Amino acid sequence: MTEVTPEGGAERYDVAAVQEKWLPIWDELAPFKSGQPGDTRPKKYVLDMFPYPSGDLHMGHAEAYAIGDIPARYWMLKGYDVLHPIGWDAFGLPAENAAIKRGADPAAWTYENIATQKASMRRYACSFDWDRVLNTCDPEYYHWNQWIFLQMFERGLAYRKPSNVNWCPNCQTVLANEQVVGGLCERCDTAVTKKKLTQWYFRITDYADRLLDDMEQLEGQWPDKVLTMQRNWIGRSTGAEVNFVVEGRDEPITVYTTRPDTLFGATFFVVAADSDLAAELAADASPQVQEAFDAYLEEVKTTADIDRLATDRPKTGVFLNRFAINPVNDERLPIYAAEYVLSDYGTGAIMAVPAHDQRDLDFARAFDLPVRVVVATDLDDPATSGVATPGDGLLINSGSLDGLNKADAIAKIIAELAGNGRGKAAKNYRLRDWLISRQRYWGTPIPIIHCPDCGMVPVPVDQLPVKLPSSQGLDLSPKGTSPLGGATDWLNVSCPSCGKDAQRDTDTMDTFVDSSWYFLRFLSPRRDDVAFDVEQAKHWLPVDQYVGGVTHAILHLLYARFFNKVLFDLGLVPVVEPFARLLNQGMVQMDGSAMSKSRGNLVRLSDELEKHGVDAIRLTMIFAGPPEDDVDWADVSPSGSAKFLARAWRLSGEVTSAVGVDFAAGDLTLRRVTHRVLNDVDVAISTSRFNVAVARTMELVNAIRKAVDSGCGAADPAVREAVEATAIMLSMFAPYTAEDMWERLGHQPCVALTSFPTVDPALLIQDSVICVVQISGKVRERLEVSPSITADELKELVLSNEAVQKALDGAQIKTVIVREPKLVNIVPSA
RNA sequence: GCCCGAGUGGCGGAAUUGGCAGACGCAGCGGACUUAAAAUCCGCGGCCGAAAGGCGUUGCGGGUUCGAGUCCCGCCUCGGGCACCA
Repeated sequence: MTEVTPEGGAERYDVAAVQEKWLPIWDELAPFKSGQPGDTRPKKYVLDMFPYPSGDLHMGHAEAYAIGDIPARYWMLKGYDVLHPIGWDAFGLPAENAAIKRGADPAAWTYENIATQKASMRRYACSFDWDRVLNTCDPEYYHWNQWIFLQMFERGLAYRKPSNVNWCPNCQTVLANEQVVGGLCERCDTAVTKKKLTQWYFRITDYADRLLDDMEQLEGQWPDKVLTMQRNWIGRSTGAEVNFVVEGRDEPITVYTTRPDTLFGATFFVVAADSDLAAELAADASPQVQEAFDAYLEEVKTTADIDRLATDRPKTGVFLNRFAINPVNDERLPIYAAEYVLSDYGTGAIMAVPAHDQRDLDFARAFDLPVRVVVATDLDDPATSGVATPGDGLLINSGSLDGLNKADAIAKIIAELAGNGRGKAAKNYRLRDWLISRQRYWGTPIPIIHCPDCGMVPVPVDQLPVKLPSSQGLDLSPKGTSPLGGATDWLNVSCPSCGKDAQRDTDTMDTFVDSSWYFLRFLSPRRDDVAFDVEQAKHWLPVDQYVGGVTHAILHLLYARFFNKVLFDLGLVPVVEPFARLLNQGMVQMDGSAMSKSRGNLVRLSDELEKHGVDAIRLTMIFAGPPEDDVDWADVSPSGSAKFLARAWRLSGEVTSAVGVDFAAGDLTLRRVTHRVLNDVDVAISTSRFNVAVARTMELVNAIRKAVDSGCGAADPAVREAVEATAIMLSMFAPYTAEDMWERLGHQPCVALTSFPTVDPALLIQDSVICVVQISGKVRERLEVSPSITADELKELVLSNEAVQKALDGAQIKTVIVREPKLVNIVPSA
């Protein structure tokens, strides 16, 4: 594997041979088993977001897993028992689509891809504990999806309701709010429409406050961006609910408002056009109103969501010829139905205050409704300017509120409304309950049986898992109802409660259910009696470092946090937040844009690995920049990485001192570099500045080359110390090279199981430092001084320096700033 | 429209609390070795200058400071998130 050139020059580093050599040895040694009995080391749990088996691994995987491997290997070197698992997020539409397109069995297609990815993943040499692998499409896994579902069902956290849901006409299935991106289906970019359907939901809104408030714990540990996105998504607002009596209706209508202080400024009332309330109000009015309303509703319904997104859309609506009574002044407010009020936010009805809300003002101007200012500002009158004044000011035209500012008025009016039973303080959320049922085949069956007599009956837990029927003979093509409905033998069962003929629920769960708790299953993946071992959870949680793409900033991370809280309430997990630290790696691009076949800028990972080797690709990904930044493959140099690795590797063959030689006797200059680099790498890794860690390691390699060629020589113990340190540090980025170096240095495998060398603080202290002398902030001179020099000594030394005197040119000195030992700034008087 | 984040050489990027801007690498240029090339090793790399030396410089304009890539104010550009949420 090592060849010596004919002239006896530099050895050639045979990348392919080194990879082929170590792979079977590592398989044999299985160095990364975690949680072995009797292991007393402290724990760390490093988690990479698991892949979806869509084909072979791609460049994005290469970056993500190279990054995730660093903290795992770092903590191993630092003496921790590290849990670093991997598995496959294996349910989902692509398997089904492949089945429809090519007639493949979704299960066979999925397991084939998993086998391919698994083989690639092994070659990629991440420090995974291969004993813990799981696939979410295994019945042994989704069994526990069903179990958790039933726990939630029992507690009212899983429920079915009819609602206007997001519908993707292409995927022919419903979508959660989180899966609609800008009015388009997250998966296929088809414009999403609405459909009235009865669907399964998880009551995530029950946890809205905790999901929001517990983020305080994550401050500084998660990217701010992700925290902000989650906060916006939950969208908590505070205000009041106010009851309006409606003429000709027994029950008052409640509205939600964040501005109860502007109640005296309400001049009309609006209900969501697509709400039941609007339909009822129209029906109880005249036939003419009913007709106008029906026509309007039809128009609204045919407008796709994507068109409703335009903010400058003109306001439309229809007058219902009904009136609501303002509880604070008994004024009659005309009621309109309009699409700009949403049926699923608040109560689907609003009081309209056109002077202080732009949307209400736009509507008032379109329908020629009065505008009454109740908050005095120094801005133009909204009635004439067309610009609402939403800001603070003193209340006017508002009875008992006159003269108060916004905050005081809100407090006072809420107290008054609460006193006479006409309203109360209230909170509202943008977050909606999580729609989890899907009308597709390749997912977890919902463990519910529908009985004509007993209604919804949970499948008894001892009969779990409800296994998916074979896809053989099923029509998997999207048709708006679940393919499982066609599996007659599977579908028809007897009711667990009364024994009569009944049918299974035919929907399957959103695959985000699978990934919401996989980090728990990794703790005891082979247990067949529980979802996960509670004692193991106590030991391993929380996840110390979670690594994954920012694409999951809302969806997966919100859902997983929700699941964790539910399981916390069940007493099964010990922590409120599952992921203590989060790192979002960037994406891999080519020529400034995301790689894709259609763009023709796809770089195949397998080609790159073939050309440059695993280590060079990993190193390139890491060295390209900070882990959270995107990597443009056009800007980086895998061959440069390969060159560096070969340079480091060659050094391991040049060391002539023996294993165990006393480093203390080594060359001081090189030893100082070694220890400074070890120290810097340590700090850089623990602050996730992996690219800097690589740069420092390169500096060490350069220093060793110099020491061997023109310094202390290859036999000096300091050279062995430095090359060993290089191998150990490289094991985090380039495991094959590091392992081979380690062996050439005379050690047994595995370098990953050694420990990070201890930094000698004495070697971090220089025996002289360069002091910069500035005059008015400009560098004029550099002096070599002792690091322990005092301020007075330094000042005197500098001022008596000939070059400094010359530069000063006799100028009067105003002040001298001394920052010993590195800087002196002389300020001459002007 | 609202809310974040970022602008540093030809390129990717580095720079504790404000203290030598450009670490490390890529591409480029020059040299050594070689019959030659590859590989390897060494050096250069903002501008003027042969050199000594001088000048300039972190998107733009101001400010604070002995001193600003870093802090404050106002712009410009790019990227991301949200988008009728009452």
